[in-house]
Amino acid sequence: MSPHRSRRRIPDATIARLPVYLQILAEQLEAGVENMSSEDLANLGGVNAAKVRKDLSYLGSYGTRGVGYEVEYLVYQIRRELGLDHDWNVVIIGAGNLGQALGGYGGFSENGYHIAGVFDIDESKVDSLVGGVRVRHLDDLAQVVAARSVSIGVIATPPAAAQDAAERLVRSGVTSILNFAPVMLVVPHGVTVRKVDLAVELQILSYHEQRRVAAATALRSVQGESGRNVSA
Amino acid sequence: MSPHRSRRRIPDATIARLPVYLQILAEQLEAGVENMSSEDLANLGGVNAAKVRKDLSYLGSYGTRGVGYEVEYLVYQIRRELGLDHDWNVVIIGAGNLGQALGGYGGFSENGYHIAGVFDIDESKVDSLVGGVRVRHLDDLAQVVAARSVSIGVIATPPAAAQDAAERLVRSGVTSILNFAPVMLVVPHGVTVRKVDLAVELQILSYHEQRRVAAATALRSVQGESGRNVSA
DNA sequence: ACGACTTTGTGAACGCGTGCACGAGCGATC
DNA sequence: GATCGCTCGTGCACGCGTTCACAAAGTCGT
Repeated sequence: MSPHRSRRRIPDATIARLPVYLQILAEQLEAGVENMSSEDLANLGGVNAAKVRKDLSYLGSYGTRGVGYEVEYLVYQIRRELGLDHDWNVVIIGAGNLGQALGGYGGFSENGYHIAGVFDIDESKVDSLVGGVRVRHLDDLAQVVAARSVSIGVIATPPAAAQDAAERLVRSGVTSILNFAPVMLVVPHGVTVRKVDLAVELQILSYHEQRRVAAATALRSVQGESGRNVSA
Repeated sequence: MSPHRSRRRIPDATIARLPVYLQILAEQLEAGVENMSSEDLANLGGVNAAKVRKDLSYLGSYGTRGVGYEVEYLVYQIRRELGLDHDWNVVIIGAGNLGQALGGYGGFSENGYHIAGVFDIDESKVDSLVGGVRVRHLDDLAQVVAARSVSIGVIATPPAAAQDAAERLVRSGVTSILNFAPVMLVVPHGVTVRKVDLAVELQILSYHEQRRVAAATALRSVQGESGRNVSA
């Protein structure tokens, strides 16, 4: 049997942190650091050391007690677990502002992601260049996905077009979607969707901001009220 | 006392869902829908109906039993809770690919967010136009933040410049930061940071993708192994 | 070779968020 | 105005993830 393949189911929360660890480890490796303890990693990653150890333990016992983790080997293991030991072809749907920014984003290829195509339904955008890639018509999607075995699609369309884009991706055989449009996509079981919504992020921030203001005015106002507990 | 101000501490998970509900409710309001049940909202939002009710109950009892929630009133309440009852000025640091896309992003102003300035440290980018806003030098940041009482900053710089950008924002008085750079920002207590990392999202997707492939090959291979439970 | 020190890996307790189940309340209907 | 049906609000149990605490296991110095 293969020596170490998904020994247990790794929690989603851990999966979400592995890329962060990887980023830090790769940086340190570049800087010539050979070993790191879980506490070093925790400090740089802004998390608890025990959490780091537990997270890494899901990959297997790759640390050395009394020493820490060998940076290079750990980088290798995390990359393997995340599927970064080979390249991925990615298609981008939507050649608007965001699509163009994504196309021109350099750090894309850094981890082995290649832009296999940028697509738009707007004829006027077809054939224009985005990040060195010629924009193709959305109708060509299936062909490109099949030809270059694309498995990840990025939706950077206006909200109204997102569901259609998702359906085209799924029909073409794409099983992982990164959705930047502020809509809930409906996809068949077995397709993974992650949503990144700028509006949501801003609104979460302004909630906290508004809360700070409210707390400040509460303090400034008459102190007649009973002691409300204002957490920092 | 003020009738309904932060009755309890609202869980972060709930806060993260409120913008989604708001989005859906605003859409339905536009479409002329006057009342919605928690189940309607749950279906459109892709969540559990009980969760919707519990989330909304943190805002107060704004539903009517037997009927549901009045869309317009609920929109008003959520917007108030999220601090969207007044406008927010936002600064963007970094006029590269992403900064430009954000500057040109229309849906920004939709919820009352105004771009008070785009800043860059690169002289060659200063004075260029991004989304109708003239790019200013980063040294002018403090002045703009003070003059227009900016409280939210967006970091769209290269990783190496992000920490410096954060420190300048904090020194200028900004207390909420949306960070697109793939680095952990170190900020003083009391400053809220949210990180959006494209690389992390892609890696989470490729993890699941890789897992699917592994499961498929496992099935295809010799069945000598004991029945491993492959969750769909 | 041995003891002191360091750091991992993990069992166990805790806390938070999710989902169920049901009582409470409101509108509609007769 | 009483009954019926629908939907909210919420107490409660469950499960997942975080954190603590500690034994196991390795290194380093003498």
